[in-house]
Parts: sequence; structure tokens; C-alpha cells
Amino acid sequence: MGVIEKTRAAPAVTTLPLGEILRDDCVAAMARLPDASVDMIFADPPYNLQLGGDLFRPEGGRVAAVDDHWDKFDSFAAYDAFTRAWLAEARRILKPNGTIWVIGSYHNIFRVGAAIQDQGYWILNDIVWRKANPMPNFRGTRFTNAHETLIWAAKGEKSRYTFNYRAMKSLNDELQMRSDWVLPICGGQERVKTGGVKAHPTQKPEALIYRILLACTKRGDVVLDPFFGTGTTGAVAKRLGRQWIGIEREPAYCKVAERRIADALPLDESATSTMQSPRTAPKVAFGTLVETGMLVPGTRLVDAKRRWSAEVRADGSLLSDDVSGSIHQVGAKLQGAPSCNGWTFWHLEGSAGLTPIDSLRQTYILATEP
Amino acid sequence: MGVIEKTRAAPAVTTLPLGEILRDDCVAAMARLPDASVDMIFADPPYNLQLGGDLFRPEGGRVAAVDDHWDKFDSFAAYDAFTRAWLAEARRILKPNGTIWVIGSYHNIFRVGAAIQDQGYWILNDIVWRKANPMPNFRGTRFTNAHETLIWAAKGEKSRYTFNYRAMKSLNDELQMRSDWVLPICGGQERVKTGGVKAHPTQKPEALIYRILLACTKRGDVVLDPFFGTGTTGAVAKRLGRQWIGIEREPAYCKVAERRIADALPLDESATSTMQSPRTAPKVAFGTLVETGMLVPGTRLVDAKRRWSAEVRADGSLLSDDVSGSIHQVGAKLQGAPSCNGWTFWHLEGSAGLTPIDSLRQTYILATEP
DNA sequence: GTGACGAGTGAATCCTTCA
DNA sequence: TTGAAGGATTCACTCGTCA
Repeated sequence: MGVIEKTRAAPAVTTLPLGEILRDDCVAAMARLPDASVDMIFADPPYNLQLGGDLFRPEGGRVAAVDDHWDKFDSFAAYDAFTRAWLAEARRILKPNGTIWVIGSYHNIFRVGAAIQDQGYWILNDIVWRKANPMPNFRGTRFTNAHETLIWAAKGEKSRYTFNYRAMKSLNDELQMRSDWVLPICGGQERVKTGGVKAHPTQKPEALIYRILLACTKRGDVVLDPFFGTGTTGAVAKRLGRQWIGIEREPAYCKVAERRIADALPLDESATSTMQSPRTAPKVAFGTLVETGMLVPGTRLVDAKRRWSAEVRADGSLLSDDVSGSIHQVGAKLQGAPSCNGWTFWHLEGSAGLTPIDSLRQTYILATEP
Repeated sequence: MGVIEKTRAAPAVTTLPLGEILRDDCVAAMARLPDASVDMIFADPPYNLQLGGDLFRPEGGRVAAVDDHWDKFDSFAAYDAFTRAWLAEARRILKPNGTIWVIGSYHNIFRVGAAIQDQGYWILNDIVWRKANPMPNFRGTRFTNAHETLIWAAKGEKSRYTFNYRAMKSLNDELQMRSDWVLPICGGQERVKTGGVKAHPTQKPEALIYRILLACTKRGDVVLDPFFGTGTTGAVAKRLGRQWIGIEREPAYCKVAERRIADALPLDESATSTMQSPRTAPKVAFGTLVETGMLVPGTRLVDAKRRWSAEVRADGSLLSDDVSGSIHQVGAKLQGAPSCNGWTFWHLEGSAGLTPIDSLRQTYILATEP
């Protein structure tokens, strides 16, 4: 393994540079690869974030922005031209039955997806990576941006692409793998650092690439990553016994990636390593019962002894005289207690007596779980 | 309420047809509405399910199903023309601070999103509706398509859009509402049926629209749905005390929607009131709590860890050793922080422990609400 | 060793009003 | 229009320190 230096008018290769990082612009590097030669392309292109000024956390710290030069584009048109150029080269070097994966956020994914469709790729799924631990929205101005989107597409409509259905089902407790994946973001030991600071602002978790390679490639397949960064794709490919090719323009990232992949262990030796396991999905909120109509706003709830009552409001809060808040908060405040489990404290008055609202939650879970 | 019949060369309206279903093509109907007149648009357009027969050209002609590459581009172009036409009219009739919501799947959402950005809308979030009970992938050839995507966008980058942050937080058990929403699909009693069969193939769950209207509109706001279908938007708007306008071309759907909305029951005002953000709540100065006697001058306040304390003075300022000023200023200065939210920083010492002074403000707001 | 506690951080298009 | 001042705002997780 090594880094292939960018050269003036480099000739097209005759044998694939397997296990190499091509240090060059991604379009130029792909242009030197032969037609129909790779099985999968995983691409994590710049998102074109268009961030404004600084953003501060409530406690005063400043949020580290992605302000790198490689994420700056003059206009949507410029971003589109860039996107269509690399997608076209990617499609040329993809085998007829190969597939492409691209990850993005709402800043860029719609433009990428439209370009993919326009170029004749055939979208197979869009996958949502639901982040178990996203950064909050500090100013309370929008919904927490808690996911990213991946597009999985074949080279064409008639492609006989690889999908390891059984592997995915077994990875998911014998249930079909769905289009929404809950995975933690990349941090802790896995996050590559140089001199104590993160080596790359947008490093992806290995678990994400792991699932993709496991689902859509066979052992020995060639995986190309035209935006290699710190080499996550290479490290996972090596672990899973897949061949890989990386393309990365920044020498600093190349260096980091090279060392990282050299350290990566192939599967049988790393089987016991600490791959992050998926986290459990968020639990049922009281408000969901209101939204879904199981509880109508205006309904009165009472405690088991009928000492207190409160009214359900449209946003799932309770109102009792001059106290309002969550089912837990209002229960605690009325009792003068430091805390309260609202699920067991509050009850519905029915013909057969009182029912704790927790039983509604159980009903909801039973009705909606697979 | 009633259905407005499509008429030849219908004149532009001077007053908004609130609570009406306009039976017409959506672009033609919107063209008759005045500029900057609606607060929100919710749109559930045709998904362009890869030439399945639901795609119509802007002029009404049906797109022939072909799989030639160029013709495929041609059909995408037709879908784009249709999309851009209705999005442009929608933007014209949207108020400057209004927002639009569009729902779609991977078949169409990338084209819709790109068009939204191209027309100058400003995307605020993409939201993933994660279906609690999706249809499985019967042939095991792809991931179970278990979600749909919504785009929330303001009319422009500088828009001062409505976002009821506190209501969303309340609905989600006092955690910020995230961009991934878990909700069941529409079925059971809620699914509208005519003669035992479902009246519409893609009826959306009321809970989805409920969350959208609660999050991004105020009571009395005007919500337009240009693809009204069975009138889910109208039914939820009526329930939540929002005004609505529907546009639907198919007479059968109009009829179903009309009856459905007539049956919907509005919630009374107290039930639709929600947790207020300090930003939107009537502003309460700290001094007001002192003036009204809720806080007596001389009271000592402490932070959550009891590291600092300060005394309330008659004019609503705080005094702590040699530092005095507003609750925010003193909190910031004591911590050496650039800023501080005094409402959550300062607490009252009570028999049951510490209470943030923000809860006093909540009590005051509830007691003085009209 | 072990648990409590505090500090740090992650692809973020992140304020409003009034002079 | 612009700048200054007021004031509202965070979740899950990791790691290091200290009792």
C-alpha cells in the first residue's frame, strides 16, 4: 500500500491500483481508471454547507464549524457541475452490475439525487442514518438535525446488483433490514486524531460503512472511494476482505489514512474488537399518544386517589390550575415532590374505574412494533 | 364549507376561500389566489413512481412509459416542469414569513428538493417520517422502504418563520424534537373508506399533519393544501383551530373530503394552547415578579450548585457582593461567562429543594393569560 | 478499583429589538 | 441599513479527575 503521487498527464492505468490512495482530484484520478472496473463506489462528497457566522453553545463555547476550503462553492450551479462531473466518471468505471452509495445532508443530497437520476443510475433505496447522539439545535430555531441521507443506486434499471439479504436480516435480529439505521456518530477511540485534534471534520463511523459493504459487496469485490478522507472505507474494506481504491486530494488526509489502514486488522483478528453496536431507538413520548389520537386534547387526567386533576393540551403538556408542563413535571409539582413518574401517576377515568396512562403507552407499543 | 366548481376563466378571488375545496388543477387554482396570502402550504404531490401511470405533463397529457435512456430523461423533465410550475405559484401566494412542507419518497423528493432550492426557498430541515409499521419488501431484493421524507422550507433565507419550539419539546417528553419522527401509517378507523375500499391510495396519517401544524403555525393561520386528496390537512386544521384552503382535481376525493371535514370536531381553546417559548410568550420582566409580590425584595437566589448567591432588590436587579445588574448580567459575571440565561441559572431555596425562577415566570404567564 | 462529577464535543445553513 | 444591547439556548456520550 502506498500513496500514488499526482503526476502531470498521468497515463491511464492498465492494472487497478488496488490498496492504493491516489493523491489527486477525484475526477482526474477516476479518468485514468478503465471502464467497468469496480464493483462499488462509496462517496462522501462535500456537502456545500453554506454556514453563516459563528455559533455559540449556551454555556459559551464555540461550535467547530466545517469551514474547510473543500466545502466552499460559489453557487448551486457550481456545485451541480462538480457533482455531475464526478458522478459521470464514477458511472463509467462502475461495472454493469455495480452500485454506488452517496451520503449527504439536506444541503446537498437533493441535488446529488437528481443528478443520479438524470445520469441513468437507478435508485434502489434512500437510507436514513439516524444519529443516536446528534448535536442539538442550540438556539431552538429548528428541529434537531439528527440524520443524514444515503442514496443507493445501481448503474442502470436492469442491473443485477448484489444485495446480501440474509446477512442483513441476521444483522437485524432476523427482521428485514429497514431503510432507517440507528448508529452513533464517530467519536471516542475510533475518531482519528493528530496531535490531539480531530484529523478530519466529518469522519464517518466504521459501523456505517461496515453495514454497506456487508450488504452490497462480495468478498474480494473492488470498492472505490473518491473522497477518501481518513480512509474509513479502506479500513472497513480491509477488515471485511474487500479490495479498495482511495482517491484523496489533501496530502494530510492521505498520510493519516495510510497509517490507519496499515493498523486495521482483517476480520478474523478483529472479530472481538469493539465495533459500536446500534443504540436503541427513542422511546415513546406522551405527546405521541396525543398526536395519534389515542388521547384527545382536553381530556382530564386524575391521580389514583382523585386528589388532583389536569387537562391534556395539544402539545402533550398538562395544565392544572396554575401549573403546566410534562406529565412528570406537573405530577411532581402538585405533590410537592422532587420527581414523579407521570406514566403511573396519571389516570384516565373510565366506566370501569381508573386506568393508568401507562397502559395506553403499552397499547401503542404493541400496535406499532413489528 | 363547500366545493368551488372549476369554471372557465375563473376570476382571481379578492377574499380568500377559507374552508373551501377548489375543484381544479392546482396551478390554475393557485393562480387565482392573491400574492403573499397564506401562512403555510402543505403539499403531498404525485410521487412519480417511475412511470407507473400517475405522471401527467403540466398541460395534462399523460407521459408514456418508456425505458429508453433519453425518454427517461424526458419523463424526469416533464415531472420537473410540473413540480417547478406548482412550486412557483406556491411561493408567490406564500406570505414572506410563511413556510412550505412537501412530502415525498426517493422517487421524487430529490427533484422536488432541488427545485425548492433553485427557486429561492430556504430549506430549514428535512424530516424523516419513520413508519412504525411499513410494508415489508416481499422479494428480499432491497432494504424495507420504511420511511418518507418531508422538506420544510421558508420563503427565503431571511424569513422569520414560525417554529413553536416549546410545543415540540413538550410533545417529545421535554427533549428537543428531532428530524426523525416515528409515527404509524394511516390505517384502522382513521383510513377513509368508500364502500369498504380505501378512498385514496396514499392517505397520510393525521398525526403527521398534526405535528406539522402544531410546530409551524399559530392559531388562526391559513394553511393551503394544493393536493388535498381526502382532506387530511383540512380535518387537522379544523381540529387545531387553523384556517384551511384545499385544492383537488378529482370530484370523488372532494366529496369524501367535504364529508370528512364536516365530521371533524374542533378542540376548544384551552386544549389547543401550548407551551410557549419565551420568545413568543408575552414578555415578562424579572422585575414584574417583584412588583407583583411573587418575589419579595431581599430574597436570596442561588445557582443549582449553590456556588453563588445573590439578593433580589426592589427594582428587579440582583446584588452579589460587588456585582449587580440584571439576572443575566450577574449570572454571567459571576461565572466569568460571556452570557447567561438568568431564568434557568438562578433558583429559589425551598423546603423541597431548589426551584429555578423560570417556573415562577411560567406560573405568572399562566395566571395572566387571557 | 469504582463511582461521582465535570469538562469537552459532534457535517449547524441556529436571535430579536431598538436606536 | 447597521450596530449595540438584551436575553434565550443543549443531547448523548466519552474521558479525565478526584473522592
